[in-house]
Amino acid sequence: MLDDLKQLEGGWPERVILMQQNWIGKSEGAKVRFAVAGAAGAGPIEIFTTRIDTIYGATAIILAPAHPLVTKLLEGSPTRAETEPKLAKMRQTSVKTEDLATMEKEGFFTGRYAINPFNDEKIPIWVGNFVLMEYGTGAIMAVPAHDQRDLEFCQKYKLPVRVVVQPLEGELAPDAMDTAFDEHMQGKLVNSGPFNGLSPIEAIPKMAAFAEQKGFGKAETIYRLRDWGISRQRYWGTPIPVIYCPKDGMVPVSDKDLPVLLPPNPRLTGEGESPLAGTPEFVNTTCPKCGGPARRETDTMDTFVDSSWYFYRYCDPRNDKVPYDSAKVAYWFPIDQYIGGITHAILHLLYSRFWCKVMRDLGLVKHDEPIARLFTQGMVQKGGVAMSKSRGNVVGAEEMAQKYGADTGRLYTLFAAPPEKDLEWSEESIEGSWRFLNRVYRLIERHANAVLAVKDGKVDAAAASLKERTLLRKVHQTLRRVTSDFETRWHFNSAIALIMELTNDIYAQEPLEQGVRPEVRKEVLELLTLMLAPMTPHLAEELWEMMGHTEGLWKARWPSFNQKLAREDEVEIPVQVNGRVRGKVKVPPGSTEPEVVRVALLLPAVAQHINGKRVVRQIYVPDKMLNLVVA
RNA sequence: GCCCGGGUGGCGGAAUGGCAGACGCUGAGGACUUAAAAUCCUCCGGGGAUUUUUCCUCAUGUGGGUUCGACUCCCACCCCGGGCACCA
Repeated sequence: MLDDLKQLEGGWPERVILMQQNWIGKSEGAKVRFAVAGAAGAGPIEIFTTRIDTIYGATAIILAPAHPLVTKLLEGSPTRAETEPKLAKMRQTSVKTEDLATMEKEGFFTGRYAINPFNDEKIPIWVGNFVLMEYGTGAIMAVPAHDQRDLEFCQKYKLPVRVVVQPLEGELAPDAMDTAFDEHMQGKLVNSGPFNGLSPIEAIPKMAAFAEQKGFGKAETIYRLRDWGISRQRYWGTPIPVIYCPKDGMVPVSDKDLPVLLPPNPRLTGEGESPLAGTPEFVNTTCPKCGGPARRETDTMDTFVDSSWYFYRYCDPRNDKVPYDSAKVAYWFPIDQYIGGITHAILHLLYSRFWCKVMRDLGLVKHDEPIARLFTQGMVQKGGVAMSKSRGNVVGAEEMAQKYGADTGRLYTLFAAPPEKDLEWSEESIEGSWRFLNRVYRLIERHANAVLAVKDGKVDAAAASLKERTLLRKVHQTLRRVTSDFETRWHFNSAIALIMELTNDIYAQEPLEQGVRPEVRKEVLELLTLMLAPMTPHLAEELWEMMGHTEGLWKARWPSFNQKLAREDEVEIPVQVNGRVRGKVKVPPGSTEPEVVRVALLLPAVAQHINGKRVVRQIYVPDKMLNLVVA
């Protein structure tokens, strides 16, 4: 899963890839076994370290309170009487993950010693609250000179500090350290027997190999990622198709009896075991093997199981034989574009990737990754609280639909922020979207009859009046830019801004009855409606019908813009002198540099700023910009 | 501590090295109305000059750099948000 993240680069947001990388948490290091001195039956203790090169500097072994060896070590220990209560307290204190980082380091000496296999040194075995049973082996070697946490712990409990890596410049004083020296890229090993003089980078593989050769350790890679326990004590979930028989043990439900369905009338008490356990007609069954009485598994699967592969079914939703036809999935997959909240960055999207690997290994799918491109859209917030499935609607959708209609809500969410950004809901701003849609409605309502009367929709552009040309140009320019905002950039907010601008421009040309033929009005208003349709489908459908269409707009294709009509008669080019705008000239598009310069020099403001100085350079970006550099 | 984002008017935001502030919200003034709602029109970053017109100047977190030209690219710093976190 880690390696295949590379396949997602470019298609997935970088931060999601990084979050998954961190979550998987690959860590390369070594495991080393320390024998326990004198205690029969206890040990050895296996520790995990990424810095085996510092092992000569280990001055203690520290175990997690939950480590299984702790109890054994304490048995018959001289200090048992005082340490056992401490252990009990440590095990009892439930530590919140958030507090871990700031929590005071606590520990106690077990009274036992371990033998460092590298130098046969006897070092004390401690128990420390900062060592986690869930990570690595639940036991560490404390190297105070080269690990900040170990340094703090050892200084607190007066354990010795021994420097085993000296920096290339300066020398560390073990008794006066307040910051551990943990740079592994630089330094030379000291006090490390045969490994003296090596750099940590050289020493790490050598010392791991040495440990393996001597049989007390080896290089190993561990992961932070934990097992996924998929069972839940819930009703809503997929039943786990397993039967427990007193004679045959755990037996899978036979294929012909799949799927196992949830009982329709569960007793939901909110107490005790899974709701299914309280439903005898579900629980009691017969063993598929021996036919004798047996019980069903009553836990259900985590809903993440379903969300990890539901999308395959979309390729073949009516298949009643198998979940999907492989050929269909092979055709459609991987998913070209997946859209979801950033909240799914690790759980759902990691499980889905995992599930895909399992299916691939079972031969059920052919691809390595289920989702080629991922877009994480922002969340709607109100007062900093995100609107989501788990938190609920912070904005009343019903209420809003009642007041403004669903289309206004859609338009507003798209308009107020770019799609990848979180959006702070504003009751005031939504009014603007509502007003805009009303403006569009009134406009089309006003011209509906004229448009309806148009028989032949063909627009004769050559015969267009000035007013008509202005309108046609604007609408095709808008269409060109909206198309690009939709297709290549997903900038719905700026696309809407363009459509608003177009609407404003059409209003500015009112009354259209004067000088704008009905077929031109039809063209302009239909394109306006088509552009709005993806965002306000209900309204657009109604407007479409008002303009005489009997077939639904949803069947219409996205229009293509007319290059010729979109072209400007003249372009306004800012004229800069030394990079500052001093005037503007209007020229036909495609004018040559000398032509533009000639007109530009006629501008009084430009002439004034040149003021006798020599133009040493001129930069002309066709139809965009002219910059005259004077010295 | 490590790793990512992001800082533009009163607010949401626009500007893919080429006129900073499009579009919208808020606010102010006006038209229509007996009145209100709705609608329509005008203005709306700071400072300065100016009689209207208009012009100059500063301004995209701060300071440098690259460039004819920087919100945009590069370097350093500050602040905010997010992810992971005694991970050995």
